[in-house]
Amino acid sequence: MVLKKRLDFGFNGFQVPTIPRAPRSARRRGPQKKLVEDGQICAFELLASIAGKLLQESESSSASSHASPGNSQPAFGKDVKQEIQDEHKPPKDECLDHGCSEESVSLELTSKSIDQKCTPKEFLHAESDTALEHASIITNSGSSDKVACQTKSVIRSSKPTLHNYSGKLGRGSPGIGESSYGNLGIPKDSEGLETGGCNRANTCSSKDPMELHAEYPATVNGDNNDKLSLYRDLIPNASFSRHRNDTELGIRDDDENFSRCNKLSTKVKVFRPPSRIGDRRLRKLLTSKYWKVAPKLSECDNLRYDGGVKPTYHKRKIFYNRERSQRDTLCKRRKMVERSSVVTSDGGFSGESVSYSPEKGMNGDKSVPAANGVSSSVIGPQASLHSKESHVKFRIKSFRVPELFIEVPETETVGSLKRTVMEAVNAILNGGLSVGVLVQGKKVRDDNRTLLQTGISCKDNLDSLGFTLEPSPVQAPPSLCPVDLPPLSCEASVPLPRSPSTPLLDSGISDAISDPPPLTNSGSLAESNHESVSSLIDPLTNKAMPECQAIVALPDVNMEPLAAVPVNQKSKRSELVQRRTRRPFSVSEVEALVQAVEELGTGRWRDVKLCAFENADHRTYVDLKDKWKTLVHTAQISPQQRRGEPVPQELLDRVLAAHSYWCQHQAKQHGKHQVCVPRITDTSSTDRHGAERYSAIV
DNA sequence: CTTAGGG
DNA sequence: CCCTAAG
Repeated sequence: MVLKKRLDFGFNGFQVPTIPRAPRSARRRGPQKKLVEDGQICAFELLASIAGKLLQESESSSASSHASPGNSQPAFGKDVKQEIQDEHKPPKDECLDHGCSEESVSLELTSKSIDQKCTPKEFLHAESDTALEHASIITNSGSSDKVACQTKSVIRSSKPTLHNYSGKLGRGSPGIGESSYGNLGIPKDSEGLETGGCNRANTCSSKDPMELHAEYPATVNGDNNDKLSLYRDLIPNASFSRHRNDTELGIRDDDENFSRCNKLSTKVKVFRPPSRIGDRRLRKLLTSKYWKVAPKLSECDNLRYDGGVKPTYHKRKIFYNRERSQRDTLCKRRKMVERSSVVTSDGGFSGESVSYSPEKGMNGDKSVPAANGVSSSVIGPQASLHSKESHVKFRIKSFRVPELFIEVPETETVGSLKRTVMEAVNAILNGGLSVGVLVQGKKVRDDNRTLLQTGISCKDNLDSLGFTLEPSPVQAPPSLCPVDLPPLSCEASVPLPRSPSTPLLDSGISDAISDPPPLTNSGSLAESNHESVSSLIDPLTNKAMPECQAIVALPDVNMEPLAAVPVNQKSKRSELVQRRTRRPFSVSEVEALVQAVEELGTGRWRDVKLCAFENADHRTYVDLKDKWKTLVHTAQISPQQRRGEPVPQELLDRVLAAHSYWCQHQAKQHGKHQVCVPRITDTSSTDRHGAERYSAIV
């Protein structure tokens, strides 16, 4: 129920990633979402204070139904504040760089209460007994009843967290942590818990997991619901998950590898039933709660395991869906991206998939099937500790390498191409990447803000949570052009051979990557700089969360008010979904398109797609339609005005012929069989082949 | 989901 | 290419 409102804290000022984003002018895609930006608000204090208030309010409001305010709210507020400060102290940068952040990131926000149904007592009981289980169970509904309990638990967990944090950082001001606890009135036992659970032990343990993750980016969660995963500690699990993950990764990693995708298509399909719409939706609403990575994953997993499920899609619709889905999978970005996630940033890379473990609404049943419990691996005993607190668990399966535009002479050798690509990749990786966090598609900049404040809570936002890798501002690899922009440049020198271009590029990249450096697309990017990134996520869950920021689980909502402050929702929503990579039509494609249109006419793009581009997953019928549109336009302008790879005049003539013909005929009406002979009327000059064809056809 | 158009 | 309004 909780609606997210905008969490805009800061201002617009977030810096756009170095990579120049596509022109498209900031699409207004974003309108729907409000940006979350952070500004750097110096006045934490202010925030804190406000936060406190907000929290309270939100809580009450968030309670969807009613407000059961009061309670310990105040405490929360304080807590938050303190936390903020804590976080603050340590420069975020450091954290990221060193990887501290990673740990911290993986907060387990177990949310608030197990569920409303549960009585506090039960809850506690459960906690002790089934701590493990609890982890999985997260409920948003902040039931007022439980508040007390929750709070308590929260506190405990938090404490450890704090300790860790401070410990690591060394800066944490002890005082703060304590005070917070004090406020909360944490029981002593908490200490025991904390110690045991989170701190050191956790840290250590966490590392392992991290490593694992690094290797197997995909990680974990597969189980989702079942939650075997609860026992995260169990190694077996880990391995298990990895397995899956790997597979997944393969699939989803590249947008570019269509071929691969195709092969996998069956699986893929399964994965994303939603089809295009889904796609779009995703993009649009990364945020929307609908978008749950976890579920998808789970789905996938299930399917796979089941093995049996082979989707046979006969209907064309499905067909498309499949296509879409593939695309989605691939892109993500984009995304996902998507993302997912979602998620994409201008800057560029989107964390491929993020899984969140938090389950909302589950009432204690972990068994719940599809639910969301993606992050199986996540929880563990520790969870028990934290149970009440809200920890946000998420796992980043992999990061995609940012899109690169590479321009090289055709005469370039493959080897040099590889090198170039490699350099580009290395430059990016080594140049310093920073991790960006996207919430609802909006980049969240304020590093000091707590997750909660940012709106990342177990409750809702996880759906829309995304991570991105952004190039650090400094470097700009020479050869590469980041993302879209410069395609224009290509004009001058013939860039990539058209047909092969794409493939070439792809292959090149992969090679390059695999080649020299350890880097691998498969999410393993982690190494070098990224490790931190990758580690970020998953591991934490596993062990103790090193830095759990104990935040009271408040509904995201709470934060919103804060957000309200400065920014206009209009700001550039920049990130969100990444635009698809530009893939200029090759002459052969144009030819195929022309051919198809000549036969089918305009207005039947889906059929055109099917007939001529069935295997080109990256060409949607909309793309074809658009291409036709541009072809017509191109044909009508002087050659000098044309840009890009020149299209043979002959084809253009056919385009005009077909265009005029079908326009007159309004061909679309019925399907295929239109017999009329085509006399291409106008386009006098154009006739030539066109006419012939028409007659021939049908 | 498809089309058709505008951006 | 993206986004949307309309079927």
